[in-house]
Amino acid sequence: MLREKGQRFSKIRREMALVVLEIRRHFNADDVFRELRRRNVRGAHLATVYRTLPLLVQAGIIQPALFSSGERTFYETSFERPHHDHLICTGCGLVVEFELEAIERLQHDVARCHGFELTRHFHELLGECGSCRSASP
Amino acid sequence: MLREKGQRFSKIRREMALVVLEIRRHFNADDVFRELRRRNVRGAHLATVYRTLPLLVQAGIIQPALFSSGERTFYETSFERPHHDHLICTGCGLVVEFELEAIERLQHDVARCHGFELTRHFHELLGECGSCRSASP
DNA sequence: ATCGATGCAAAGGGTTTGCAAGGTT
DNA sequence: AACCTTGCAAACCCTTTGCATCGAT
Repeated sequence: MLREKGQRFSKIRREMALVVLEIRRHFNADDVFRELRRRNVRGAHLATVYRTLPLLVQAGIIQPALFSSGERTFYETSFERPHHDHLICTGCGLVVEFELEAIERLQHDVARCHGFELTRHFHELLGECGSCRSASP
Repeated sequence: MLREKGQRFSKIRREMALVVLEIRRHFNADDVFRELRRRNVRGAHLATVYRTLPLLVQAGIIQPALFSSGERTFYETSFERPHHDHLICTGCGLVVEFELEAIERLQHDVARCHGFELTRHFHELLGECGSCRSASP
């Protein structure tokens, strides 16, 4: 695999990379840990998962996500995926990804306005999805 | 004070409300706790602060903020303040508040597009401010 | 007098760390 | 062989909770 950003390449890291690349949803450390066990990666340890996740971020394979969802640190795959933000249903937890060029442009405008050079942004819209709205008046 | 949303009104709560209304910056539970001690509010306890913060949110006096900043739960005063989002310098931690009607409108458009009814949003722009940029090439 | 709020201490849960043992280069 | 990773367990930190007491209505 393509992840020599200065780190060594162990079996566990390989397995973790495979796992996160295959996960479609957003995940946290424990999700990865449980998936590793399910695959019988012998003795994969939760501490190792915690130690490796930041490396995968650095390598550009995953990125943090879903900040508004409270405590847990969530990630999503970033490798070969276009940029997007999230629309989250507060009723059922449904996550929809969206991307709007116009918003991106305005964000840069705002930053420039204040003398900032924009590097990242977190943008999450919370609301109620159609199904939840029709379910509860 | 104007905070009878169904809760009782104790001395500690009164003091806490005063503190958070006077704080200008973003703050966490411990900031409030230390400020209470500084003011010699006798024996104000950290557990009480943790218990009271959600009540102040419910009462519309404060609101959670700065989600991308990692672990700690931060708040800011919301009482009689217009809506705004944050532009944060990753170099020095400077926080600038901004508000752009156009972005707000686009957010609602996006939500509606996907059948969502928008209730809240988190929008944080991260970058480097002017001083930090000139300090480090 | 009743019911909720507080102090205290202890538990809780996710995350991090020190160290010895095992892998990678 | 040198150095990095891992497993393990213990430490950490912020936050929450149980319980007896104190305070508000």
